[in-house]
Amino acid sequence: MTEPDAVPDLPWTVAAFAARTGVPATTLRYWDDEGLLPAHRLDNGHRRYGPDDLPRLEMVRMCQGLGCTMDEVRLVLDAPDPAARARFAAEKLPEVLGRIELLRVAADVLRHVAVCEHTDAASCGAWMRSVLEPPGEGPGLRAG
Amino acid sequence: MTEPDAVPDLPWTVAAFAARTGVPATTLRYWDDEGLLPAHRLDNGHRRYGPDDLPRLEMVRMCQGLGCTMDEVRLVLDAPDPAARARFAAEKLPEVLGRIELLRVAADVLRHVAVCEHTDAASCGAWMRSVLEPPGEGPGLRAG
DNA sequence: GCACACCTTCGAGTTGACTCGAAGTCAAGC
DNA sequence: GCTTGACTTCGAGTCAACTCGAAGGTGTGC
Repeated sequence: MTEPDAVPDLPWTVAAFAARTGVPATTLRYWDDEGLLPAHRLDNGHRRYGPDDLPRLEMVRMCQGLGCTMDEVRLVLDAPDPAARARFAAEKLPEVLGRIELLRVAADVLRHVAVCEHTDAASCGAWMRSVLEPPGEGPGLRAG
Repeated sequence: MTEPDAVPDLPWTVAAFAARTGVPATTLRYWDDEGLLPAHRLDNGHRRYGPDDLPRLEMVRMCQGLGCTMDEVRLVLDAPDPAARARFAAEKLPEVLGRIELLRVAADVLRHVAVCEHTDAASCGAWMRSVLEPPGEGPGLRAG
């Protein structure tokens, strides 16, 4: 591919950008349609991407990693007023910190499961305990 | 609700268990059908749950929090041979540790976004940098 | 000037995880 | 015996986020 019709700051077609980023071209088109990662357009309507689009793509990926919906990603990246975005971020932060805590418990469980000899999970007190009573918190279950 | 027809170790109907755990009754039925959280059955076919089902439910929730598919949850909880489960856990662990790292970066970004005055994300170097170059790792983007 | 690769849009299909509705069963209370 | 309400199954519907296919436009090489 000789990158036909190269525009100075927009060197990549959708296929080239897909190859470069690992995001399928179909998905890039979808993200463009949904406003998640708007493409630049040539006169003929073809999409073009440039280096400036890379950080935004990485932000989209990160937000998805946070479990954000596409609406939330748009809110973070394009909130018309910064206050709304800041509010969203402030609300999301404790959730993310909670997720980190959950993942730490999960990592402990996985470390044990990787060496556990029990045939069924329920019979192994070691990993049940870590699930039910994460350190530094109350019991994992709402008591009835 | 007087918990009709109470069985010694299986005090809860699907509705009672739903109320107790916060998982909708429809979802409990679905999890039963899919083998994620098998219910005990009375002679009349009605589902019943007991205290022993709580840890497993909590495990299911945790696995879902890890982003596991239902197949993976089943694998963790019911792998016929412990070796397969241990292998899965060993493979999953680095992924979970990576997710923790990602979330830590995300938390930093959120902390900044919560106080950032920039109208659009791309113009704010502070949070772009943290996304693109998480500390202690290479650049967030695959270089072309 | 035509093949061919790549692009476009649009609508429909897929996947995973639910969620709902209909039709029927079961048991307690009057 | 009949109502009432909670239960059953089964099939279909929903939702987000893609993913695919068809029909047609564009542009470069021979």
